[in-house]
Amino acid sequence: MGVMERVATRTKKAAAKAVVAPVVPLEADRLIQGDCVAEMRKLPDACIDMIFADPPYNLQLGGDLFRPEGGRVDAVDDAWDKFDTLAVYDKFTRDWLTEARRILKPNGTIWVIGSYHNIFRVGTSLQDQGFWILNDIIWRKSNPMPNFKGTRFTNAHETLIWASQGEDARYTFNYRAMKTLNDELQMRSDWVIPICSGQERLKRDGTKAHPTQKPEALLYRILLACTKPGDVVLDPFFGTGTTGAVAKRLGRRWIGIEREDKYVEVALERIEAALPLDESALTTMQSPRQQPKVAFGTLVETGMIAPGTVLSDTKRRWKAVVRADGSLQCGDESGSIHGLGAKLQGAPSCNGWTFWHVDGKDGLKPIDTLRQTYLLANED
Amino acid sequence: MGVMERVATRTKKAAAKAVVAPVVPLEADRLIQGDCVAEMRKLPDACIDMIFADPPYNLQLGGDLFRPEGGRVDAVDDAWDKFDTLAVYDKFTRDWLTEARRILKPNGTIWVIGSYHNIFRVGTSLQDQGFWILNDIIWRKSNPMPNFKGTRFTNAHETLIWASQGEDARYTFNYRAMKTLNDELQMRSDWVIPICSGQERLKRDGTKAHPTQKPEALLYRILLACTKPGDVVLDPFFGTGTTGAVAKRLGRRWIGIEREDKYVEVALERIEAALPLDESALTTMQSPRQQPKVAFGTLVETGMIAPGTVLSDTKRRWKAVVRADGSLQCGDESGSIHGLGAKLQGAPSCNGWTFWHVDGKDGLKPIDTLRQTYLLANED
DNA sequence: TGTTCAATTGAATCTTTCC
DNA sequence: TGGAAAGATTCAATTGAAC
Repeated sequence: MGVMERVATRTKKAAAKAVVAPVVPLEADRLIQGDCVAEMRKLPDACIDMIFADPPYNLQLGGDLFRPEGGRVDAVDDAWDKFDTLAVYDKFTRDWLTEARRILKPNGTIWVIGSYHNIFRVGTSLQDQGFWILNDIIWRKSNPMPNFKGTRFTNAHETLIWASQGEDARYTFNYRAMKTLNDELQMRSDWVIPICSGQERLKRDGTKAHPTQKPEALLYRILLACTKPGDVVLDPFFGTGTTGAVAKRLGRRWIGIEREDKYVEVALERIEAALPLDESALTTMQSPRQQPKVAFGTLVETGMIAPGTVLSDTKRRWKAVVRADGSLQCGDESGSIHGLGAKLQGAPSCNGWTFWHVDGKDGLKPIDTLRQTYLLANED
Repeated sequence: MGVMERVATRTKKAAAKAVVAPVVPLEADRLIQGDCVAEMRKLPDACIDMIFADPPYNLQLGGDLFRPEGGRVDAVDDAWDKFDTLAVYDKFTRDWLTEARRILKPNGTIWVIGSYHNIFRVGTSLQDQGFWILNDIIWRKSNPMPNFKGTRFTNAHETLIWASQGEDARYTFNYRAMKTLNDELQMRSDWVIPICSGQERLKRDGTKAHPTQKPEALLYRILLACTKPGDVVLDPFFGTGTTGAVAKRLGRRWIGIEREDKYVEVALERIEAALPLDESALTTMQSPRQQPKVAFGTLVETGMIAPGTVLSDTKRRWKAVVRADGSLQCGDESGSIHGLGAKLQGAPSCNGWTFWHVDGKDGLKPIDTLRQTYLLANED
């Protein structure tokens, strides 16, 4: 069964449910104590906007979390045990991803972080289940732990996978906010962020409260990039609640699932202390795509551009006359600002707003500036 | 059958052979034309010191992609990169890795490069076959292709996996050489290397000879780190022979397998022209040390400046509020620290780092001091 | 000969809306 | 549901022409 088919089925099911019973608003901003798969099973279909998951990965570290029941492992069984451990880990991954996929909205996205011990298993499982990978992101640690024995390269990064429910999903990506955050350059797939230390690192009785606490800066960027204010973010491996703390700060709602008493206690205390940003600080730069649309014809109608005005490109290679209906004419050719621009250049497409200019005292300026003026004057 | 057991079995077999017949030196420094699996099958067990593999990525591209200015992206659309399903790709991966594992010496290592399209499949298959991952390495491209449509993060890296035959293998790692190459700091798992372009990029009839030629700097570092002079390096997806050319330069022996006539021809010509390395060339191969660069948004993410903070210029003529994405707002105007500064002053440009100030007990101080503080705290 | 500017290009899973 | 139209979108490096 294809991916989109599954999404469609789920949507239909959710719609049918809505007819039978009134939609109950999802209870958010809460920590659920329990096993992540069992607790996700209790959540309704398609109720989550984004999932951030930091699953355990003690594969090559000799951990016992996924070791099958049985007697002591000796040297002879070592390789067999390893293979079996992989299979057990894969099943664990499939199980929680299956539930994650069910409760995630059709246009929601999932983030998973891991290291080379587990990230290849996770990525494969994501693809096998029909998730569509959008990016793999490298968290490059500015201050990693050195390799003390000099036996390998310093393990200085972790990998995150960002995926949608399928190829055609319309996911949230706040492109402009990311570009602004990165000094007006596109945000790249490699992020330099310090590890969590100093004041930010939570302590209990003088020692670190959690072995793998993630820096808030990491979650900050993820939530700012891929959610809108008010969205519901789920973290099935909540730990000390970095996801919840940042979500609260950024005006997103959150649900955390965590099994261990000691982490639950630390997380609740921490999130209680987190301060939400006020609304004006939460405003981010918007892509034109997200702004209200203005037709070129509206500018003509409202008199901002008079019919008969001559437009040209930056190099004044072409001139066109504005007609009463907002179309342009250049010799025998005519069309919309976009269509004529494309036709004249022989290009497959053209953004007329930036291509065409009006002559003013300060030289040529793109007609897009007139649109911006119009938008400012007509804000509601 | 367990992994380590298999390795042991092979070693015993090889030893038995040596008694029956004198060891025939492996014929190296040669290009074998043909299918990689079929040709690897003809090689004896445990004869290769290192394998570098750049398999097809299975990019699964859709239609054409156009640049903002109208040009068409010259994408990888070769038949060799197309696989019907993930299952087909997985089988392909298993098949060539099986042969790779057989011909690799017990203490040899394998390197595989890929992108998020295929690297998770490759990593999973490596682990399933008993390979032991030593590092995943990130090739951070200093000059990647941008994301033209603003739909995702710029795909600015590729991933390499470095693995041994098993947990207890005694692999080659030239720790000291790597540390020297990296200005007396341990070599990290993220490598900044430019993409292959300019003089180094091989051309045929004015266009690129191969769509995915790898930079020699990448292979240089790999071969220097993980092989000894005289070692035999096999590249089963030889392409234009970057591996062969660098191996020759570094005094390593090489075997390349390539199917396509056109690549074979280019590779042979290229390697013929490659010169063994003289001492002076060694220093020029280093990638330039990365400039420490901090975006204003980083200071916001890491909490050095809270969203909502008010900034002003030295004369307090303008005040602006910091927003969540690192943009500034002043009345109706907003933009980056540089852009808004320029806009308010009516200047063509503005250095926001020195223009904007935060109010402290000691009066105003430029936000650039915060950047300096950040850099000091996060030095490598 | 040096400097500036325009054009080109690189493993890319690259739009949205309306009819 | 598919096709047409509207609208939005790029960074670093290299090369070669123009000055």
